[in-house]
Amino acid sequence: MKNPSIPDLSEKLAAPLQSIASPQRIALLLAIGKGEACVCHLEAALGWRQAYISQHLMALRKADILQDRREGRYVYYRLKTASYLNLILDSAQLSGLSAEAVSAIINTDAYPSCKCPHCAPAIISVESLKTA
Amino acid sequence: MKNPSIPDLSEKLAAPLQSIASPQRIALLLAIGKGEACVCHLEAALGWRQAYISQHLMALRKADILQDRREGRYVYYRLKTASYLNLILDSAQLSGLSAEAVSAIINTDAYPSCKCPHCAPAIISVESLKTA
DNA sequence: AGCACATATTCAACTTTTTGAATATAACGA
DNA sequence: TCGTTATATTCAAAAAGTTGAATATGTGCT
Repeated sequence: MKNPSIPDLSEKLAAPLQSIASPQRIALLLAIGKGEACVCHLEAALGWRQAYISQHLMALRKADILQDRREGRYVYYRLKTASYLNLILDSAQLSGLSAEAVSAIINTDAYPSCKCPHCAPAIISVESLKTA
Repeated sequence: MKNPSIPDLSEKLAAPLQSIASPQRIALLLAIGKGEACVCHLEAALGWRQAYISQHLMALRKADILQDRREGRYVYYRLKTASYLNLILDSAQLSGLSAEAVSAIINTDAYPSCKCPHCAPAIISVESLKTA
């Protein structure tokens, strides 16, 4: 096709946007960020049910946005390309949020040790020590 | 709110993406581009029914993306900010399309004289002259 | 005023997406 | 092998978005 029409092009152009255009998917992408995260970490970070998270992760995997890697019982997810984060940062500007505010919340650790209660139960809060 | 949670932020971040994440909306944004376009022009450019176009334009107006200006019987639409085009260009990259291919199709005229049959019926094709 | 054209709106049918509940699979340890 | 933990999948109900048909409004012309 030498001269694709606008409707032709738009079809392809919309695909990436449609894949991530939902608060849930964006939340997942931010929580995973430039690093890697297991499902249990996402569970703690977002406060959602496990099955719910898995469903959205599955959708993002099918859209070829996420990549998964199994390590023992845990499955770690990461972005195939960080470009999607740029899309989100662009969107931040349009929603009146500063890129900084968003950047601050993006997970940046390459291999974060998961901090959710299940992954790292050894961490004891200062509060609990005081009462002891 | 000092420390907005990821789900809180995501809600706002998703809004601009959701507003434009459909082939139809993208097509309209490309056809309007950095310039201005009347509905009849869009009708000719995209080959859709008038009512259908108006519906999508209405949605984009409600999402605060488009601005309209009446001039006689015609209504001209333009983007409130060109930033949405950047979002589309970013998306182009992710869908494997070159930014150039997309740029080439974006309307850039500040005030294009609409070329659709209704707006500029005075233009006579070379073909029709030959047979005369 | 009456007609013609440009655009907008409403409403219902249809389609897609999202969400919740239940259940399945996979890996590890006892 | 059995129980437990981590994650995935399936299915149906609910919600949201899309589309088409009909109709309304607004403007200029005669």
